[in-house]
Amino acid sequence: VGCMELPEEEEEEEEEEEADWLCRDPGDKGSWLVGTAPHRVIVHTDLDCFYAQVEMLHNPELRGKPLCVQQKYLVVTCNYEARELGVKKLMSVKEANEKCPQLVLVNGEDLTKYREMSYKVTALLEEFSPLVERLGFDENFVDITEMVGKRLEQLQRDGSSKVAVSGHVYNNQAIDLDDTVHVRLVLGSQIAAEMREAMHSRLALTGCAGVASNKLLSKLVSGTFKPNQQTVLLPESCQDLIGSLDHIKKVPGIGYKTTKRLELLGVRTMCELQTFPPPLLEKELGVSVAQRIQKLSYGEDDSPVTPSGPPQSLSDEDSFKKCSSEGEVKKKIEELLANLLDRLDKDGRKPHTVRLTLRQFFPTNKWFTRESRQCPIPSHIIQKLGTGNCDVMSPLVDILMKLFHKMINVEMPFHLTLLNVCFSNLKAPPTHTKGSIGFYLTRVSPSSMVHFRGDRTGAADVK
DNA sequence: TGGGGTTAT
DNA sequence: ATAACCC
Repeated sequence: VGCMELPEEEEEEEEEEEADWLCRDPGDKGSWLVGTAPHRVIVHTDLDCFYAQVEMLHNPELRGKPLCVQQKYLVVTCNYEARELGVKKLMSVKEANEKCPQLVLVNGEDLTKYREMSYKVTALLEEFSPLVERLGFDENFVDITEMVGKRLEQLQRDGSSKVAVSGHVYNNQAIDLDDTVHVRLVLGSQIAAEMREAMHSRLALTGCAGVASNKLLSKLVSGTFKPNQQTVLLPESCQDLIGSLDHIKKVPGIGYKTTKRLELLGVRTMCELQTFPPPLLEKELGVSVAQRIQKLSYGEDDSPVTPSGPPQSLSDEDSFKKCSSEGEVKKKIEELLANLLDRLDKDGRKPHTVRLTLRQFFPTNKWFTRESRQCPIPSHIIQKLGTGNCDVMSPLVDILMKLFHKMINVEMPFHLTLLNVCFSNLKAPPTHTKGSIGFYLTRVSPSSMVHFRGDRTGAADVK
């Protein structure tokens, strides 16, 4: 930790220095950005059956009853009472109802409540560290390396050697308090407990947490004790955790396609992936994927916790059995759009790109294949996006119908099963008051850039 | 099988 | 614009 020493007198002015540690002059050789990387401490948090929890908060009558959240004909999640009766995630509603007729079903097709609660969770975690990365609506990674470093220093100043782990230790491994890596992770477990306590007391949510030295391991370990518990992984048990995975598809980052290709190579287990000849793997999957997943198979993951910030895109979609006329399409698009314009108002930013995505039904089975067309939004429409949503509805519908016609020849029969409208390339609205500081800051200030990726989409059409 | 999201090519 | 990945 020699690279992490802080200025001696940072105690007094708590205000500004939060983000400072990441924003030091890159020429400062004492900054850990350019020094030896410290042993990272990463927390992964994972809410218990998130949609079901939100529904129970919304309607406390549901507590204690077996509850499923339904989207179309699917149970997308269910509480533990339902799981005890044999209901599983992603089971069909029909099968779930056969298993237990007393099941309570709530419709979860409108994600508004879940999305709002999800961002409250992320915001709460951001109070601990600005480095919070969202994964879906119910998971977050938090890099707490710096906070752990501060607590470790405090501990050393106190001359105290008494620290107790919070929650489970993976494998029940013994803790060595003379090992500073162990002490860091133990401090991490305490912080994870504080996070879970804050989520419970302030948001009334329960969930799991995993603490480890990288994202992969923190995520894998967070699931080892399941509802509402937490686990820390010490380095010596890393291979046991990795070895406990019975199939490569359990590794986050190895998805459906890669799994299939690896199976054709005869690779199914972690051990087989670890020992597979790298040149052959690279030939099959490309250098980038091959090297990344082979490192994952050893439990190595140097990917940073990238702060998510506000979303990069806002989309709304609906699936259905059949949509086969232009009139129906227009009606669906209008619905999706009205919803999105509402969300855009609350977001405050302006989209510069729209996209229409659709899924066609092909009788020849045909698995999920979607196609999309996108285009820039004309600037005169962008400007009107603020409040008078009626003014922008019809021009946007016109644009979306044009995109639709680029994919579908309406002279021919067609059969759609999904429509999605997506706004992306979101930019902060212009701050045109020439005297205000906003005028000078329409582009993010350099120091914020260091860890806030606000400008990544700008390059393409900034000119 | 849903209704979202992200990044890489 | 698509394809892969995540939930």
